[in-house]
Amino acid sequence: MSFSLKQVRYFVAAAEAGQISQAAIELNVSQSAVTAAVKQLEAMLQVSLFERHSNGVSLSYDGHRFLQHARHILAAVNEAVRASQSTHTEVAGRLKIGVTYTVAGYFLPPHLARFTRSFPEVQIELHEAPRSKIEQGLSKGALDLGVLLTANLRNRASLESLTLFRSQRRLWLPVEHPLLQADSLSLAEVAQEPYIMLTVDEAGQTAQRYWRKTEHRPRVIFRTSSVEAVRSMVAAGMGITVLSDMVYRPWSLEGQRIETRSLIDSVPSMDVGLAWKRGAKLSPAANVFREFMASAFA
Amino acid sequence: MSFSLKQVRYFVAAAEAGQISQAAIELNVSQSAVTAAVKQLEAMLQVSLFERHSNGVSLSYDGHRFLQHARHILAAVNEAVRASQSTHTEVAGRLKIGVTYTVAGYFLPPHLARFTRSFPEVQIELHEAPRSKIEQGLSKGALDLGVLLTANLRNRASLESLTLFRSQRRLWLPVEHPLLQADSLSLAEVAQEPYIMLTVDEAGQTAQRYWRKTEHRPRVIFRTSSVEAVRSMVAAGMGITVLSDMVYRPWSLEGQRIETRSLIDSVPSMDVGLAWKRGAKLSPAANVFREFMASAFA
DNA sequence: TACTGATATCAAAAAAACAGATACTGAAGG
DNA sequence: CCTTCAGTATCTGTTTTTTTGATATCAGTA
Repeated sequence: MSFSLKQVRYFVAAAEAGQISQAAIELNVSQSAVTAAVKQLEAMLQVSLFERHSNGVSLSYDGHRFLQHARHILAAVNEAVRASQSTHTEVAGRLKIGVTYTVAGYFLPPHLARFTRSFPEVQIELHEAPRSKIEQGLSKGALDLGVLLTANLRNRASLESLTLFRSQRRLWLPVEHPLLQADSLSLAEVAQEPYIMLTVDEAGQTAQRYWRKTEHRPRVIFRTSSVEAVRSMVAAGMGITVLSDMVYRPWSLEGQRIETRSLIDSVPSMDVGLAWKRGAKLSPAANVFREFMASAFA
Repeated sequence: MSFSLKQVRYFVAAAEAGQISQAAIELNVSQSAVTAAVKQLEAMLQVSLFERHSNGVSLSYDGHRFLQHARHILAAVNEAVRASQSTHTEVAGRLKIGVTYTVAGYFLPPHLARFTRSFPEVQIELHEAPRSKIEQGLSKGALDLGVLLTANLRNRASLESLTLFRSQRRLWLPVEHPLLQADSLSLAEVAQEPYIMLTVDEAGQTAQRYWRKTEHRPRVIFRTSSVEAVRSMVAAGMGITVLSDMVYRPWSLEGQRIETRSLIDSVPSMDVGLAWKRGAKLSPAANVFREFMASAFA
């Protein structure tokens, strides 16, 4: 027929632990149970989810793809349980939300879908716009809430914000890059290499900010507003970059792997969060959205 | 621990069949297996999902809410299987989609979330706008695709469209309404009753169109652009209305039930679908979105 | 009151999952 | 080349869960 939730849970645990035996310990079951569950999943999907090594397992390409879906399945289950427990006082109303490009593409849609499922009576209007426009909209009352990179907020005097989650910025490298051997990496070393600069959503300005704190400058060989382009170029070995985990995917479009490494310099994280007009009395719908998002990242 | 997929499947089947024994037949298992699964679910969620009658079961309020989540879980599972089977040639690019109000609120978000999960490299820009603006945007090339009510399309000369799904328009009534007793219902009878008219997204014009075909006119006592307002007023017994199943929810905000009945008159269905510029060469991203949506409604 | 068509319950049978022991594998080190 | 180590794979008996089929129960209805 199809797989079971247990198999999905075991698979996710194994993927996260990187070792079947370790996952089994965390799950309080025997190693053979986890092995069997993964094998059943693989048999049913007719793909191989892991590459087996002598010191553990690592996700295959198909495994990586399935992991995304697996997490989604478990999130849907959690949401179903949560919604059943809580005695919903239904909230209705219209909600105008401004989002920036990155947020709209890499962050919001799954949460939005869960939200509308939990609060079907809230009508959401989504507006994609640059940060500055969203700040304007919030100040003028044209928007109820903004979902954006809270670190970039300018008009803090008239806007309140709540950071939901921080996504580390890391170095992205192609496989076989010499820097992968290094024990620790700093911006000084990155500055030696050709650099791909992402420009969308003020990524460029943000990058400037942390490079300025050093005496180094990146050797930018290409500027693009496309995350996919960055990924492809890094994978192809044209250069390296520093971007947040949120937009990271381990494989380029061409199926080439991209590696990441943390930097020892203090590179700020990418902070995604909500913003609204300071002192404004939020509508019930806006409030419930804020709480919904906050609880998702508690 | 938590429930199993099997329990969810059995529950959904029972909810759809309206009878546990019928669901069991469709599932090729015994009736007691379905009964047991549902009971386990109820025990775990600590809510009662069905109201048991002598001639079957009907969803309770909690059951209705859980059904939404249950469908989502199963959709996530299907999507995971589908994605694992198909050898994804990854598609990237930017995709500008125009949506109308109703579509944005009641239709698109879950599909969008699934799509971005399957095609993480496609950057979607969502623009909510009235139908006319979307048609303009498509014609001018400012938008790649529109998701809207295809029956309302004006500029058919320069736009192509694909209807994804049709949602029946039915009569909405409060519980205990006298018309609920009738064997069959027609607009003639509806015309006798106070009528709540929804105006958003050209719902008003559409309604006019099918009323005009009769010699009757609705006795409109209230016009509103808010679906929730319609629902509350119908539930409260202020009037009745004719709206599509897509926006139907069996419970008003206050927890009062709303009933539906089909009409014998030929009331057109609400057709949700895609539109794009006639003859335009769609980008790979747009093509894949179109196929993704089409396959979801195959 | 008996009948019909549904759900609930129960015990036995079947199926599935599990633990624990063992075999296997590849990398590292002498 | 052999051994060790740290992991995964496989096998078997046991336990747990699920399913079945028979039966009890219940609510309408003639």
